[in-house]
Formats: sequence, structure tokens, C-alpha cells
Amino acid sequence: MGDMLIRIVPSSDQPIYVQIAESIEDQIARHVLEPGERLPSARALASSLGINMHTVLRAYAHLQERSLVEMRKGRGGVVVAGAPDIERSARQLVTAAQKTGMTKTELEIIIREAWE
Amino acid sequence: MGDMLIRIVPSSDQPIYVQIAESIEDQIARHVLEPGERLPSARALASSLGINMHTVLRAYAHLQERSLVEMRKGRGGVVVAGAPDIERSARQLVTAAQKTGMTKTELEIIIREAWE
DNA sequence: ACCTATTTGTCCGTATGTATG
DNA sequence: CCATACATACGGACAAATAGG
Repeated sequence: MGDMLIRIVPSSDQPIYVQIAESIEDQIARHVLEPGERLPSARALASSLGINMHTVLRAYAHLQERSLVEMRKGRGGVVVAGAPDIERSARQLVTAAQKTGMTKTELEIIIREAWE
Repeated sequence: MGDMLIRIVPSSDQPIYVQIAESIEDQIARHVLEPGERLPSARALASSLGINMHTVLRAYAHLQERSLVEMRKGRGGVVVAGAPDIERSARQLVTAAQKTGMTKTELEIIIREAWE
């Protein structure tokens, strides 16, 4: 198991639990954390960061709702999927856009503007 | 604002915050709560139900992650419009794609192929 | 446009319950 | 049985955003 490197910026405009969740999400997307790998226990990570256990648990719960990790009671969190399935998400977006009567070019413009 | 009728069964197998979230979700689906309408303040609803503020806030956060309500800091929660927000979904897809190191053209090809 | 009072979200702490290994 | 680790719910405190005068 590689190092679990998470940096917290208390003065950030973003809440701590969001910073933790996004940091872990990044590491999953970049395959630093691979499927099946255990997350550090909430208490251990919290103690390591000098913050409260609930703040970490809140980040973990957020990742669980997004189906990135699976939490269980006596065991902790495990990474479920590696990189998010872009193609699947893209298909869902396209069908949703088509239902609204949007044209393909309109969607492409939205994608292009969102890329920056 | 119509009556906000929520019943809590402490002896239920389901957690209190789930009972609250599902109750509100039902009322949104039945148009008892309509888009733009404000949810009762978490502290007021908690006091009315004889439970803690955090339990209600947890239910609200759950509804927010499912894009049923929108929470903001000094204002509270409002029921979001039913139509799916394509631009928002597109931005989420783009950021997810960028995290995997995908290029813009690669994503555009996926979109184009998914359109048919 | 300003000021104040309220409301809200976040975070910390504590306690109890329950599933896992 | 026991130690580990999460799940739920409670209470308190504070900064920031909002609303109303």
C-alpha cells in the first residue's frame, strides 16, 4: 500500500470534508489508489491530519454515495471502481440531452466551453 | 407554504434521517412540495420533531446529493426544478474526463459516437 | 448602501450500537 | 470473546451568508 497523501488547507474556501473527498477521488482517478485497496481508517486519518473523525467519515460517505468506495461497519472503506466510467456517463448525458430536444452541436459547444 | 407533515417512527429499522429524506422525497414527487419552495429550517423541523438538528441536516444533505434540493449557507434548502440540468452534468463529465488524462478530442469522439 | 439580527453550514466532542475479522 | 471500525444520534460552538429594517 502506497502513501496516502492528503493535504488540508484550513483557510481554503472549500470545507475540509470536500478537500478530503476530492483528494481521494483524484487518487482513484490517477490509479494511485486501485480497486480493492483499503482506505485508511477514519480515526487514523483524522488523527494524522489533526482533525475530527466525523469530518473524515463525512468525506467517506460522500465517496460511497458516488459509488467510488464501499463502506462496511467493522472493516472500513474499500475502493470499488478505478477511473470513473467516462463512456457510460457520456451516454447518459447524451440521452438526457436528446430528451430535451438539444442538438448535437449545442451539446458540443457546452462540452467545449466546460473544458477550460 | 403548506403543511410539512413528517412522521418519525423511532422503533423503525430505518434511521431517522432516511425516514425524513424519503418523506420529503415523496412530497416532492407528489408535488406537495413544488420547485422553488423552501424547506423548513433544519433547526425548526428538528425542534418540531423532538430530534437533533444534525439529523435533519443529514437528511437534507442526502437530498442535495441526489439533486432534489439545493442548499445554501444563510438561506436553507429549496426544491430544485425537475428538469435535469444538462450543463451541470456536462461540467461534471468534463472534470471527470480531465482527471483521467483524457484529451478533449477523445471526449468529443465519445460524445459523437454516443449521439446516434 | 449600511448595519444588525437571524439562519445556516461546518466542525468538534461524546456516547451508544453493531458488524467485521 | 475481543479489538477494530463504521453508523447513528446527540450537544455545543463558531464563521459566514442571508434577510430585514
